Amino acid sequence: MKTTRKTASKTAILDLITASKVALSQIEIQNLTIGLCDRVTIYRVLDRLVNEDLIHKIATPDGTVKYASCNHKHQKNSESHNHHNHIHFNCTKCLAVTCLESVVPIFTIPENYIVQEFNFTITGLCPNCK
Amino acid sequence: MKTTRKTASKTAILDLITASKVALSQIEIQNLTIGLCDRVTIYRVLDRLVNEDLIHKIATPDGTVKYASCNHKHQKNSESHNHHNHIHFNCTKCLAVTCLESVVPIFTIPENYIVQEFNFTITGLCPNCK
DNA sequence: TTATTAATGCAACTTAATTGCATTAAATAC
DNA sequence: GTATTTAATGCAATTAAGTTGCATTAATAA
Repeated sequence: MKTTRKTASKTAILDLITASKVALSQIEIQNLTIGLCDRVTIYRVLDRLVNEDLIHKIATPDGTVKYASCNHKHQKNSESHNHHNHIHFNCTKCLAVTCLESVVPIFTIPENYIVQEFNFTITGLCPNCK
Repeated sequence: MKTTRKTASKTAILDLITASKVALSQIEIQNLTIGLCDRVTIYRVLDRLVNEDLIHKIATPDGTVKYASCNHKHQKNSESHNHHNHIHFNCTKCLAVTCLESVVPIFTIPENYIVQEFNFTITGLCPNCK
């Protein structure tokens, strides 16, 4: 099993995503970390962070890929976890993607399907832009 | 106001998407319509079909863009409409994206947001692949 | 049947993401 | 602290996805 190492790029990118209130794309991260590392490294660090479940990947309805931390406390244990099953809001004006943490959608799917995770994105205008 | 014309490419692509049980990507459509028209025309026809609300665009969680018909009858009027507000299922094995027409998610969002549409994708294993 | 202009084909271009490989530097063992 | 292992990086090149400009074609209305 491959081990994973703590590097300057990884730490900086994770910190950036964690601190951000909105989901960030690779290019946005690149522009916010000029001089830190190569373009390709950002892609690779993002892949690693997703694999380690420290961040997650969100695709907006137009196909743009963004990354967010979405760190919520679970009820059962106090451990901070990254869980994917909540709604994201995609503002059509400012293009920001944010988590709607408190919104829990209710739905039932046919029993012959196996759910691994879900990705719900609502498109519209955020409070700042409406 | 621009008028829209009925062309061979448009008809064939719409028919293909309508007949398909799964959502199709541009490249899949290209491979299914060899000799029909140019690569670029497919992009342009898809844009037009989306604008005319005859098909809609779905982004899978990994950022792949697909197109589907999802034609359901509305209760109020018998007119066949393309409505976007239902759940899609994305199988991680066969990669097929299908509509879960009967599943209507229930959720409430904070009132200071304006909802334009939503895009819900559930990832997992479809009945064929589980 | 002609006139208008939407739609197309083709080439070129932009943008996003991936791959190979030599080099660098974390983590571990000594 | 030093040596060893190999994950991580930088750089160049490549692949893939989507867009744009423009001349030509053909769908629609006059």
